[in-house]
Amino acid sequence: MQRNSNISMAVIRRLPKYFRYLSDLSEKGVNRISSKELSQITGFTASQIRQDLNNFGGFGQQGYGYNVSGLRDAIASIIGLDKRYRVVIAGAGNMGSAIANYTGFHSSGFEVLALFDTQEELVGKEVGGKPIRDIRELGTFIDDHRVEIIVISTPKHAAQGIADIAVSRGVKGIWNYAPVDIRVPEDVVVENVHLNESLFTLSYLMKEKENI
Amino acid sequence: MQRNSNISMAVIRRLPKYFRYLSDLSEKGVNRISSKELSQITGFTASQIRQDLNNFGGFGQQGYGYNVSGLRDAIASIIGLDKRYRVVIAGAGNMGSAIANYTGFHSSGFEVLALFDTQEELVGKEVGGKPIRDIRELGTFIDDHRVEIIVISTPKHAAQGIADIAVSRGVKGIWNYAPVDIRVPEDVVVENVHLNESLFTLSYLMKEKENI
DNA sequence: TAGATTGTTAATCGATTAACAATC
DNA sequence: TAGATTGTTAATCGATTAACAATC
Repeated sequence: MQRNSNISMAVIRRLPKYFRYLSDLSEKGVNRISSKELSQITGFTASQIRQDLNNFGGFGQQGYGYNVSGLRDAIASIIGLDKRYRVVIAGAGNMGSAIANYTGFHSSGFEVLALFDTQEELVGKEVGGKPIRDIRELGTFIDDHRVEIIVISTPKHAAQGIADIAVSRGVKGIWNYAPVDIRVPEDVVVENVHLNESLFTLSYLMKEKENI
Repeated sequence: MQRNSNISMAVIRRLPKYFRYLSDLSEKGVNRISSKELSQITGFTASQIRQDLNNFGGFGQQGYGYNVSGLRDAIASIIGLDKRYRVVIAGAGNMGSAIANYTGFHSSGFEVLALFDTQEELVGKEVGGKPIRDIRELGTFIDDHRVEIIVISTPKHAAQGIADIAVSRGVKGIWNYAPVDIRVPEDVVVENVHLNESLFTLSYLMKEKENI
């Protein structure tokens, strides 16, 4: 992945975690937290937490700590959760359907407009209240609705072709569930969800534990 | 996560990638590859590839490179893909069903025996040919079938309780889709799939690209 | 004010990359 | 043998942790 900023991927991948922990704390009614307390909750060191946050600004106050909801909102804004994104899903199989049905994404600002599939018998049906359309309509649909993100949950052989169409129509983000590396121009971001790799890592770690 | 070996997580998470690239190459009929060529395919440096592999043994041959299928099989064995695992899925919602329906896991040695849910109207049905059972039967089922891995695709409030039951019956691996940190004894491995965090990372990276 | 805790610089640690002798 | 490429040691780079002055 090409990066253009000085924020490291390690820090970036902790941001959603901070957001989650702070959201949980806020829901519990906690108003204030120190980096030391947050360290106990998250397992990150207090030092790392302060370093991470100070990449984006001075959100704390000496002698006091951080305001929980204030920090949560600041991180939400850094992540871009105050925006709305228009999303389509390519591949209306099991995984595509599960994503379409998941309401949590909608409440975070990700609006699924439609799914697309090659299978004739799926076209015209609905998943999670969203229509399944013919994959051949993908390009014009992206144009018409100014779609920003495409989820690729197709078989792997179809993934690059779908990505090429989407990118040519202006999609800027790809959430890729297919077990392939998708090649895109450098102004497009690909985030991979490789479930096989995750499961294999579990297998390795279990094997390692056994052998001790 | 607690680690007991000297292999770093960075290396471990690359193993499934090596396996995937080598499998693809083998399917294409490629017999032999050098670390330099593999570097071009994977994007890792040749030096890193050699370092990574030499954590586990000397699989190459000077002047020649690596035998593709031999290396693939060696890595499969390191990951533990030559084993079979008995798996159950807790939570037969969209994500649980998608996992149950995914045949790729079965062919890698992960055998889903059953799903479990609290919802009365789901119990007795099937998903991907696997029965959905009452969550109250989870403990005895794990005992009876010597289940090794549990997939947790329940709402987050239920995750820790399910994990506790599973661990008390001897489950050694948890593949966790719930957006919480699950606490387990140190002989149990938890591998998290936090889709929200992945999507939020995509959002951040898109926002970052925009602002350049 | 005194105590607490941040923001930030400096030190350490670990991972990646480079270099090269070994060897097929 | 000569050429190629590994395995492995050494150098570099980057991320994490420690320390502490600033300040609320």
